Amino acid sequence: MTAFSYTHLLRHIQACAKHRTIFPGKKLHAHIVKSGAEQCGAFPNTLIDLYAKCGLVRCARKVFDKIPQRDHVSWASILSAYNQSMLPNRTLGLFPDMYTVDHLLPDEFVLATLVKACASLGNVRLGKQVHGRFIVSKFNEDYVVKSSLVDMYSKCELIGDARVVFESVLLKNYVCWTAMISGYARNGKIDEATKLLRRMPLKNLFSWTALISGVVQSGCNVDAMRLFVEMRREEGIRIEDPFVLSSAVAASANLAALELGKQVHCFVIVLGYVASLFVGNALVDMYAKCSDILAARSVFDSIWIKDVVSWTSIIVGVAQHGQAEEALSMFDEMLSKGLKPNEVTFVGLIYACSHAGLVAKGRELFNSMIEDYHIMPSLQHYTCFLDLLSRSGLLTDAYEVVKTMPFEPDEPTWAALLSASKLHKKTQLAIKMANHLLSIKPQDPSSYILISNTYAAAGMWDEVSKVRKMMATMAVRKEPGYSWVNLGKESQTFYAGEIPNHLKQPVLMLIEELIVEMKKRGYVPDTSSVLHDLDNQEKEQQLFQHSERLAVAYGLLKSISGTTIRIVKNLRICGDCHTFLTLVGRITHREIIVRDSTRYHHFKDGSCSCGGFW
DNA sequence: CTAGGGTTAG
Repeated sequence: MTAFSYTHLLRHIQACAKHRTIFPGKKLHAHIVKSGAEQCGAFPNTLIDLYAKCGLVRCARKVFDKIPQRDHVSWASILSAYNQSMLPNRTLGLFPDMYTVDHLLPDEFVLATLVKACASLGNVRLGKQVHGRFIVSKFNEDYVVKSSLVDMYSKCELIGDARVVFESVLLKNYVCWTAMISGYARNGKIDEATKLLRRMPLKNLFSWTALISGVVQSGCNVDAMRLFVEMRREEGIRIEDPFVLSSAVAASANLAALELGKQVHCFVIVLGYVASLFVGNALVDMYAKCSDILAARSVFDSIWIKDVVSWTSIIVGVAQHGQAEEALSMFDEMLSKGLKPNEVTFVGLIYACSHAGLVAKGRELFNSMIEDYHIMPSLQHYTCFLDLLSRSGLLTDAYEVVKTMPFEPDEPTWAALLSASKLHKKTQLAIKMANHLLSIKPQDPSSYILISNTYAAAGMWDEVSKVRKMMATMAVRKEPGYSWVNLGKESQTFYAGEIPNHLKQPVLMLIEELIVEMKKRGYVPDTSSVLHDLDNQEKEQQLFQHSERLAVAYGLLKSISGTTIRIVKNLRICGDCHTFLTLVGRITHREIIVRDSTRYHHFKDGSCSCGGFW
């Protein structure tokens, strides 16, 4: 083999790896084997890289195993191949052979690869060991390893350690800055992240994307949108890839802000990224969360090659809109396309069954998840499953599951069981659940209302006043409940018990009128049992404390007859408000859509799509 | 051959 053809072939393989195309690469490999040059020069290591980049890690390993004299590059290539194939366990498992079999110590390339593996596993213990080896090695000022350490520590929520490493880098490049900014943002330290970005000498799209996506992941969606706007105005920042757009769409989704989401969608079209899978998936979710399920369907249909996330997004969207049967048939369709559901898919499916009262189907899915797909159910899966059983009145079964499941039940678990016990008038069981809920110190004030109502229904007034005293002495509520109403482009926010002055008169008058109409139809507010020793005026005052009531009244005043009122709420909607909104829907013949912190409620023709209570 | 940014539940 001539020198020319060696270099030529090598370049060719490198090009294939760069473009992740295996077809010519494999032919080149066969050619090299045939000419007996398999172990010549950089061929084996380059081939490992090619197979790794094409997702054929087993082929990479075969090449690796055949090398008679493996060097540092061979090791770095195979270890990074496992990282690229999302098998960080294999990376760490194979590494000891580097010394025990080949008598080689890790170089800076191998160290960086190991740190990355620890980061994706969230294994700080091992990560610190690698850090120790790095410090005593002769590469201990390597900035690439340091960047990976910054990322590792921040992924393990040791943001202080990340900062120490970050500060120790003498010449920080933008990768290092980005790792640190992303770490702060994902750990909820938005101010620190923003401060760091402003201090960064050469901001680019990567650093902005890291900041914005981290802020979205911390749940601060308004801040994220502000930063997105600021980035667009920032000089020299051009959106050259769709990464930041999927975060912007996700932020609009989390805000359930349809108009905002549509604007971002337009922006996506203008920039030419409609074909991006990540953006498409985010758009499906955004339209579903904004309760425009038809738009969600149409974006979903337009995705050329759909993945699990696309299917899960539309299935969860459809399910949350009360169309359980449709969600289940889409699941079958997904399976027929050869796609494997993940843990999120099952959460959506079991919720769908729960709302539609499909107990047998829900059980079947829960078991199939474990047996056919080897997905270990999380606490959330158990909560969905318990919700399914208890809503259908199988409370004893549900309680059995709670006792046998491998998790400590949390607040939502007991709250779900308590609501169901109340619904099915199992007072004794309800009291038991209320005690459990009290014993884990609920953070959510609505739990106290639920507990208090349970005792009230059983006539246990001593217990009621005890709970009320606990409520009164409880530390300041972190955040008051609030709702906002969307009427086309207009939106108005209402904090519980706080009405903007110019709206006070008309809104309160309308609520009073509605309550009079409801009482004629036998409406007894749930809250009045909590407040049994208050006078009537105080009870009435309590009725105006609910932000969704204020929002719906405002919506009724503003909207033309027959139009849909969309309300978004930051807390779970309580049983009494549920009854209230059902009746408002019936009296006014409007469709009211409420999204609370967990699900949708479509109030139409006197019933709710969510399947009943809450 | 090594390091940083994206979507779905809660």
